Amino acid sequence: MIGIKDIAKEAKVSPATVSRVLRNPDLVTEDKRARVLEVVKRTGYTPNSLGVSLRMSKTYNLVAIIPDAISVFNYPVIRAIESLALQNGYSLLLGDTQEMESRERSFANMVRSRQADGILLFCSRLPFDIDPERTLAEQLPPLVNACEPVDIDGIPSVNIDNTVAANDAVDYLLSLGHKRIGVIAGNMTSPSTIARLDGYKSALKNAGISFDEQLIQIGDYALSGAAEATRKLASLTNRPTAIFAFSDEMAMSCMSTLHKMGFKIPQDFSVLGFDNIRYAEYCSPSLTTVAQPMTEIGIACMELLLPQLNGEPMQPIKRILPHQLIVRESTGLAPQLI
Amino acid sequence: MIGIKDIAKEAKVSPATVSRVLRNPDLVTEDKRARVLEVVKRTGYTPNSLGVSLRMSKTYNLVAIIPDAISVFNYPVIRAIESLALQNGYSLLLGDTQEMESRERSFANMVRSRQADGILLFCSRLPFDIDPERTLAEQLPPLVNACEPVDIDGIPSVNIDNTVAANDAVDYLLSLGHKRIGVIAGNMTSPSTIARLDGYKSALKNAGISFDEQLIQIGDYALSGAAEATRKLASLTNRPTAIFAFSDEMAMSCMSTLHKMGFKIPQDFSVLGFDNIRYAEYCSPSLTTVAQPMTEIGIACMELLLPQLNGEPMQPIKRILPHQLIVRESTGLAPQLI
DNA sequence: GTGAAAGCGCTAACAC
DNA sequence: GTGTTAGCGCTTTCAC
Repeated sequence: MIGIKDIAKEAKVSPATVSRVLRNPDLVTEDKRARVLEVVKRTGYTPNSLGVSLRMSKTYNLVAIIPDAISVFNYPVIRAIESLALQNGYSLLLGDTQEMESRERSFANMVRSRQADGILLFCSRLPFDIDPERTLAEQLPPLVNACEPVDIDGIPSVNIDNTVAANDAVDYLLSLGHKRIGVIAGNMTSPSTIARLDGYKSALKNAGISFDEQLIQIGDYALSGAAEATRKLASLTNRPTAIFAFSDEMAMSCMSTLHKMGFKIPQDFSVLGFDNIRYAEYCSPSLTTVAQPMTEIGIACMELLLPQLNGEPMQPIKRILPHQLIVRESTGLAPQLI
Repeated sequence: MIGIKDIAKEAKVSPATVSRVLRNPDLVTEDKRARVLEVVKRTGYTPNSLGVSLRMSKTYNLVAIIPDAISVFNYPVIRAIESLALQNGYSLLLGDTQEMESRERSFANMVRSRQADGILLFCSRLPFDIDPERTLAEQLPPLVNACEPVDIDGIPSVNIDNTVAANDAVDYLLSLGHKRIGVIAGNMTSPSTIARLDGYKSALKNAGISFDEQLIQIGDYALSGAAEATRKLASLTNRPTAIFAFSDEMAMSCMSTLHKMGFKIPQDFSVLGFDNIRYAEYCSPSLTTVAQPMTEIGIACMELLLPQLNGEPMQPIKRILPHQLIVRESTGLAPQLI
């Protein structure tokens, strides 16, 4: 493998000069710079980033820790993050944890083992042991939490207000005349699920409708789980006229299951999702859903992370971004009003 | 940041001994080993991987170069690769190229700049300039090409036979009595699209049906492109009775568009996809599709890559894995036979 | 069995 | 403006 010394020898300068040509060209005289550049180009030399990183004690790598790395939901967020990372000279590594805490920690450990400089956290667990005696800022590496709120305060984070968002969604269903509204929840350990459930309950309360435990089913953010949950809801003796699924994927699975059971959407059931993934527009009927501002979330993440990467201490900033209800064809008036 | 010297001092041994305890514990006497281990545990020391990599000139990182990193299609392949990588001590980095050649090359360059040891290539371009005078093996880093066949021979690769797969799919539609079969193709520069189109043509030819250019529409692997293509196909005066989309995503978009136009599936149109993504089972109607053996593809990739990582020269091995036609509800007898 | 020392490739402080 | 030198953190000969 060709190194800086080879270039130096070939261009008849010192390694230091080669380094300068590549990093601070202004410090070098025209002729030497040209000579070095010529050799670099001819040989295709690329600095060994291990040497650079070791010397600079900076890797210019970031790691995104994601429960389900390659999910449709995260894609636009990740894309925005990566684009900004690149602009600032960082590369983004994706760490798929498959929901395993051990994997969350092993990716988080990349910072400690100097393979990455900072972390974007999409899980609800903080993959570090924290010492309550000391401040978070001194214990944690550059870090930002997004989408799935972490259960510890003081971590910089970017989210929508899941409670208000769910409240809005349910309000909309209520406005269509629905009185019994089923829920296909995610998994009950997830803070966003809990927040959305709170929003659901508060909307019902405001409307003077009593809460019915039977109408809450766990779909676990899985296609199969949502199908099962749908069957249960649709089989209730006093069945709901609307179903609010806590993800678009689950909503799609719900619609498909209802179709198979012979129901029409939105005539028999209104279905409302969450996330506004790109399929939402292309399923049939197209899906009414709560949109999260993915790109903005990604941008905000980097806005909170970059200062930390530049050495500023972690700030307990919570950025709440606006959600939006996107009304499409999967929701309609309650059957009794048609 | 705590280093090997700190551990050494604390445990009253030399850095060399600490290193031995961590890598070749057998070379160290019981008592020193215990002492070192205790300190390591207490301090939470993790070796700086930059130092290790620099010294060993090996990073234990692999990079997967993917046109659309976070697509539903690639997920199971990536997951299998990552799992095997991990078992062999490697980490997998995902590089999303967003179809840009410059990004393909910049990720490929991670090997040259010693940020990664090998490449898994999911694009159809080889992101290296090759010198025809010399062998591929001496010019290329450890590398394997998958899913989207690269246009240069001699690269180890893993694929299904796209031509035969498309042929089988069309044969199945023909067996249902369809005589006019529309195609929503990917993008025409992609080798897999071309191969699938070949399969389509050969199946028609064998059935004695003449090829009609009008029935081929480009969907470009995009949801919107597929919707547009569907509208064109369904508006033809002599319209097809079946549509073969070259990806499940496009097939889903196609079905949704047909629904919106008032058509029934499979009564008016049969729709057949490609990939067998997890939604295929959950859309309505559930989607008939060509399954690629994702996990097996991932495994085969690592089987071809690991020997190269261990220093063996690149072999021009082409692994062709079996595809499978999965019949579900979106295909049925041609309308004239119902 | 263990420690001292060299060196992986690079950059930056320092001297000239 | 440029070269010399030290050192980032680690592993591995080479002596002992």
